Amino acid sequence: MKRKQKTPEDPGRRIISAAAEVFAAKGYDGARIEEIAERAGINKAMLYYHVGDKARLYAAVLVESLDRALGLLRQATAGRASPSEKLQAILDTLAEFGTSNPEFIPIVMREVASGGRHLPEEMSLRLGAVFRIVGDVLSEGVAQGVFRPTDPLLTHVTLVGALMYLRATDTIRKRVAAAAGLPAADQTPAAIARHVGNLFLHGIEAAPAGPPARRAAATRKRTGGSR
Amino acid sequence: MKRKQKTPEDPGRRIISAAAEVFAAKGYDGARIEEIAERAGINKAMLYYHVGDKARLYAAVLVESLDRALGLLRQATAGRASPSEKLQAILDTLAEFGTSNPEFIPIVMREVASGGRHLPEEMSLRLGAVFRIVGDVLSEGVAQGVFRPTDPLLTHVTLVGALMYLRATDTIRKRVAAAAGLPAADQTPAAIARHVGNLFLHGIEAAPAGPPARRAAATRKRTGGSR
DNA sequence: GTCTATATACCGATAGAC
DNA sequence: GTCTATCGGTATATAGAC
Repeated sequence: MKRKQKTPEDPGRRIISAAAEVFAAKGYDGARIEEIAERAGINKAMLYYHVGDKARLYAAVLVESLDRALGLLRQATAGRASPSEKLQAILDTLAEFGTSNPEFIPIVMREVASGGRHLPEEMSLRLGAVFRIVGDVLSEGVAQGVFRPTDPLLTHVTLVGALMYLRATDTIRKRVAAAAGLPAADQTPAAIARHVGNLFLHGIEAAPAGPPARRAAATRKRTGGSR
Repeated sequence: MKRKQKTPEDPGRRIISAAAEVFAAKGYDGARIEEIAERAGINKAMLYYHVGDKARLYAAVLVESLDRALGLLRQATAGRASPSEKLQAILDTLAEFGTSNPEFIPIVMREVASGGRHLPEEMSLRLGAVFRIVGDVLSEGVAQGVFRPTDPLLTHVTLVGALMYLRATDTIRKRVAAAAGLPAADQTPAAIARHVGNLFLHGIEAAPAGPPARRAAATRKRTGGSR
């Protein structure tokens, strides 16, 4: 399916969008400029005319994606009251963003794997901003006594990393499960976000015997996926 | 530190080892055969003589790494008694393995990001074996009533993913922290494994102070796993 | 088994006509 | 602004001398 059609959208956006797809699928080195141009429905030379380098194009993709995610994260935490709710909202938002922007997580994962080889300077501040959002929720929870004190930076990375990893392994999980004869759960983004939230909020250890607290995770029932 | 010296080690191992380093740093497409050969201290043509393709070389790296990790994981769970201890042992082992084999995690992360693009068939069974180790510990814990029941495959991926992601972001974490004026914790592998284990076992929520059970639990559950 | 030299192909980037 | 043609560099892989 080649959408060579002249959509009225401006070339800049189409290029960024096409580049994101290809960079996500093939990585920086594996991505070919020509394929990006084709997917954007323009000529290769035109791509160089609009954006400069391959490096600049890649940087533009990163910045554009993260800025959108950042906006959604701010929005998600703004409306909620308790730190727990905010944390879950962050996970929901991230899972949803990763689904409607399938190129985002693979690009981030590759960047992490390479130790930030192609990461432009301007990204550090944005990543710091993401951390501040999550970090604020964590320290707010600790201040209110509802969260145990942990290293906020590590916890933030653990939480976000777990979620992204979980979504990124979607394809591989099914393949491995099929080959090894395991039951492969077909998980929606919302279900994955709930899984991570549940796991990290309450832990996996059973509550010490006393008032038996039955959690939602035990009963895997789909009760109206809100949002 | 270039070890161009003629170590008596057989060429096959040196090639695999050098290839792992370069694949980890540059990815499959970014890795150049010549650089691998140089690092192995041999000629480029000799590399093709010993191993065949670039693809075959990559597959050999994956299989060799995962087999070693698999052996260590089996060993780690064999000696422990309780499921919680086994789980922590798995995390410790993985963190340690990721440190003494710095190429392992980046390669896995890139593979995950690409949806297993270069993943050879033989890997699926091995990944299934890894899951079985972790999955067995989880279901054992559930059977004993010390773990809450969760989806074992998702929980396994969450656990392993969080740990690997945490280790993989080591470089980036410091960079972002420096640029954004955040405190950058310089974490040892053991500390990271403990952080994940702690978070994962007990959750982030503070233990309810006393008797008041905040969650209204209706059903009384049979405690003490049968059998 | 080891190396030099080379075939072949591709990719990023630009020149220049329109 | 848009395209064709092409340059220059480099990658994988092999042929073939030693």
